[in-house]
Amino acid sequence: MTGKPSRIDQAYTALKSAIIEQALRPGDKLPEDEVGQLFSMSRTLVRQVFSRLNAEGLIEIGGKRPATVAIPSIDDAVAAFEVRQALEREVITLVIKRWSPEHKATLEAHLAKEIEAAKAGSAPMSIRLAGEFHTLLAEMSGNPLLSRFVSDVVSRCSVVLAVYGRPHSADCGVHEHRDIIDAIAAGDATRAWDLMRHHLGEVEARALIGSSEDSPRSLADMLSPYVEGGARTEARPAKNRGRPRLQVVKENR
Amino acid sequence: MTGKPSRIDQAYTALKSAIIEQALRPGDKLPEDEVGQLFSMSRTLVRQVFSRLNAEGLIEIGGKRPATVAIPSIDDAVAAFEVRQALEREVITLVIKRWSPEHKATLEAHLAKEIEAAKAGSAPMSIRLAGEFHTLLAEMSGNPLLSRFVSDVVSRCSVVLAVYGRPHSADCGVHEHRDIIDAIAAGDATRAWDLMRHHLGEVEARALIGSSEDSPRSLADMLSPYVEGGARTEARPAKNRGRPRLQVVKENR
DNA sequence: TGAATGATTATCGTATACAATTTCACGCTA
DNA sequence: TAGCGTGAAATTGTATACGATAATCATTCA
Repeated sequence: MTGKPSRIDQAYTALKSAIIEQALRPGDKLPEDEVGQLFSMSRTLVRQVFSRLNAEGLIEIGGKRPATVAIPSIDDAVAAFEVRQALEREVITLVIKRWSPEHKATLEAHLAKEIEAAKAGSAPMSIRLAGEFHTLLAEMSGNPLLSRFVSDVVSRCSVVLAVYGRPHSADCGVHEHRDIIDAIAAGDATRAWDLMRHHLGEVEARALIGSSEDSPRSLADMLSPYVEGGARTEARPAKNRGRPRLQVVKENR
Repeated sequence: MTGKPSRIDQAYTALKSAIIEQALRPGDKLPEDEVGQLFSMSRTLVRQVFSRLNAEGLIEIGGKRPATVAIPSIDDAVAAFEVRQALEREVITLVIKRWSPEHKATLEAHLAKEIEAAKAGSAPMSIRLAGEFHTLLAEMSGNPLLSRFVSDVVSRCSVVLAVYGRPHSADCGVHEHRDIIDAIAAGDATRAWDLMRHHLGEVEARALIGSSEDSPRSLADMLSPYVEGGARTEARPAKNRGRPRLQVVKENR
């Protein structure tokens, strides 16, 4: 449909996916030249990618130290869910207004994928699809700006869950998505709002202390599923081969 | 308060102000190296500035042609006001929740400035202050993300007015701002919502056909009030001196 | 042995260089 | 005179170079 995604778009999408699916964890370092070599591009382009990711709150840059996957504060978390609620309320209003059978079919198809992923027990896939349900709904609002904002805030919420959330339990949100679709299809805005509020409340409630200890892994390993054609580990200069280059830094702020 | 705004921040603020105050008009070209010389920075930095402005919908970049001040479509305009309404509704809810006398004082002071600017008949100042009223309110929500989104969408609406709006009539929104403050101070959320909806409806309604013909002006002239210490026209290479470098392009899309 | 310190490396911020593309004026032709 | 090649100038896209700063590590001294 859309002609050709630029290399920048590819790298952006890959990194965003990796962060949202928690292949990259909050605090992980992202050195510009290493990322550049992984995606076969110069630091100039990497910087543009980082700039976009930073604008969406997915990574933190600046301060002359390596970019890191964002570690949102509790306040950031609350703020994100607050805004999300306001935006998704508007989404529901607009989607009901322009509701059509195709919309229902699209959502049903997506829901089926969610159920399948839950059955298969694929946590990364489930996390991704759970977020995509909301962005999909937002696209149906017919308002591109609203869609962008929702996509932005959903990403932020994903990172929040990565920091504070419990491990994603498989079927947690699927039934709620089911009910939301039904309420929208019935044109019952009030009920859909309530369901959405409750749903987001549930998701937010999962933001409790979550501890996780990890052994350092190499950036190339973590990103390899996201780099087109697998990670270009061979392209890396030999001097760093085999040495773990990423340190998981957890700071409280 | 905040230490030192970087050169990038300065250029960003200057260009944003120039666009919002309509010193730069939709369709105006912004060549990277010319802007860079005006602000004494390299294209690398200019690009970062442009990237931010583009993300906020103030300019359009890409396509290997010079960046231009954005010309939002009618659909864009409707979308912006739709989102704005949803966001500002949430703002009012939150501001009422955390209302304090200092907030009232701050808003009153701002309102006084608006009235003064209206009296003085300074259109650029009035336009700017009218927008700032809403961003100021958003900051009082205590939600930085919401504040950012509001600031973003308010900027978009400003450009919409520049394209489709009639010339800014001086005291148009001031009284409405007055009423909104009062409703919030009284803790009457419903009334404040209604007033805000009506107010934004009024602003949106001003988006009618607006025609304007201009003689081309030089970019340096238009930006000189926004460049620190005045425009550096002397620093420009001689070969282009005196020739108008900017063309106002109005395209329908 | 542990901590302070200096050298070395890693990494980023900014400027510049070069290639690719578009724009635009000019002259040519029908 | 209108339309259309054509080539120079302008402008952006991308890569690279260089300096500055922070992190890291080895060494030395108490």
